[in-house]
Amino acid sequence: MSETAAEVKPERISKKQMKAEAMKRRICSAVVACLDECGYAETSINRIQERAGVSRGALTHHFPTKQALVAETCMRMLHAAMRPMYALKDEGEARPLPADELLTGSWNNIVNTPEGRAFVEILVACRTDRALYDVLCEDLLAWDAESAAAVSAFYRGSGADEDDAALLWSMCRTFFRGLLMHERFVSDPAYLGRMTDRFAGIMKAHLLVRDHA
Amino acid sequence: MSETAAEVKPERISKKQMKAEAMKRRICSAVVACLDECGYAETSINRIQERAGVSRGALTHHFPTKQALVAETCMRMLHAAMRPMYALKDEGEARPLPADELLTGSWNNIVNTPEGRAFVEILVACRTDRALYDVLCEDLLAWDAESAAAVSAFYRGSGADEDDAALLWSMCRTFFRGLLMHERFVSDPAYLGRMTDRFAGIMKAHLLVRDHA
DNA sequence: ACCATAACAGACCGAACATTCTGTTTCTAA
DNA sequence: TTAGAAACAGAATGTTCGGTCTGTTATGGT
Repeated sequence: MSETAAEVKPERISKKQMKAEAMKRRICSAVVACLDECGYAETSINRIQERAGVSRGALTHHFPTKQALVAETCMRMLHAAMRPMYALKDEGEARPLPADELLTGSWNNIVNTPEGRAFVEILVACRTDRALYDVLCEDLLAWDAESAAAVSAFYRGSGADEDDAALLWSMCRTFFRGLLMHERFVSDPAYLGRMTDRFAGIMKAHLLVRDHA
Repeated sequence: MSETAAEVKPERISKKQMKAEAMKRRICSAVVACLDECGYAETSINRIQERAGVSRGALTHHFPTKQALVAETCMRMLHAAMRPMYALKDEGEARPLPADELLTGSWNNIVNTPEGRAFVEILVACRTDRALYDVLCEDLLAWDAESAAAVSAFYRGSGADEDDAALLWSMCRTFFRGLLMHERFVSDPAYLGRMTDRFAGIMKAHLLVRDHA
């Protein structure tokens, strides 16, 4: 009886939980900043602790290992990145953007951000860190599928396959990830804009807004 | 007089230089393998030394710092990756491949290889390692320009700009780099092939073989 | 009011890190 | 033939790493 009552009550957010959540957010923000600015190799626990301005005890209390810390940071980023899609879905029958606008918007507001760059650092680390990969793989695949489904709901591909839109969308995100690591090696910063514009222009002809008959 | 004579003589490859070069190649090969299999963060000098089967003294003698080791490894990879282009140029009037074949070939034979993956690890590290970036930036930009020029000689872009082919080629390599870090997160390995084929098919319509009138 | 526990603080630890160093062997130019 | 330098070999060094451990404070159920 008391159990079910406790489960039903949603206002059960104690001051303890608030503080813990605030601390976790603070730490994960520092992880994102460190990954973005220092890269995965130089993102040590000491650096994170210094950046977040918290004690070692606080860090290890909430995240027993470095891997758990990176994993939770990644999950929070994924969740934050999905929020615009949920909002889009909830808005109901708002007509989707043309693909080129979708792409330039994604690049500017999601990928080419501290979170986007931190996410790429984690992805690259996953390639060779089996343990981190095992922790994140399932959720990353689910996130991928969710993202693909959201796009498929509003767009269709120019190809024959039913899931061509999902394939094209996956290609777009792949391109953007590659673009992040190219960023430092363009002589002119405007060149990045030329690449995104050219890419978006090409993709516009293949990723088409679905007619809602 | 003796100086100029020494410069002219090309057969001046002493046994010492041979051994040194062999040792350097051996070490750099181990670096490539470590970067590919363990990632930049886990590529320590100890691991390289163990992998190459050489002593610590040999390593530090030829490469005083880790940075010098990674930099030289990178330069050797760049040089090796350019060799097919030189060969292409030397072959004279052989007609170039259609763009889609060029792309799938590049992916299978250059990018999706241990060297290609190691190169991406270095690129990602350069994003946040200023010292490594400073060492490699100039050569990487030159390599980029050389690569673009080689493609521009045989292909033209569908866009208005004169250097559209170079832009498209840069986009292709960007896509492939992004694809490398996506590799582990596709449920079906054949999906990677679908992505490269779809991408090559789209790009074929924009990266056109130049008519040699 | 009280005490079990979560939330924090910071010292501590062995391992691994990159680098420096002192020797020993091998080659080569004079 | 022989100094001298290059090519190794491997021990030593001080730092930083991730993780553990022992305390102290704040919170909340009873």
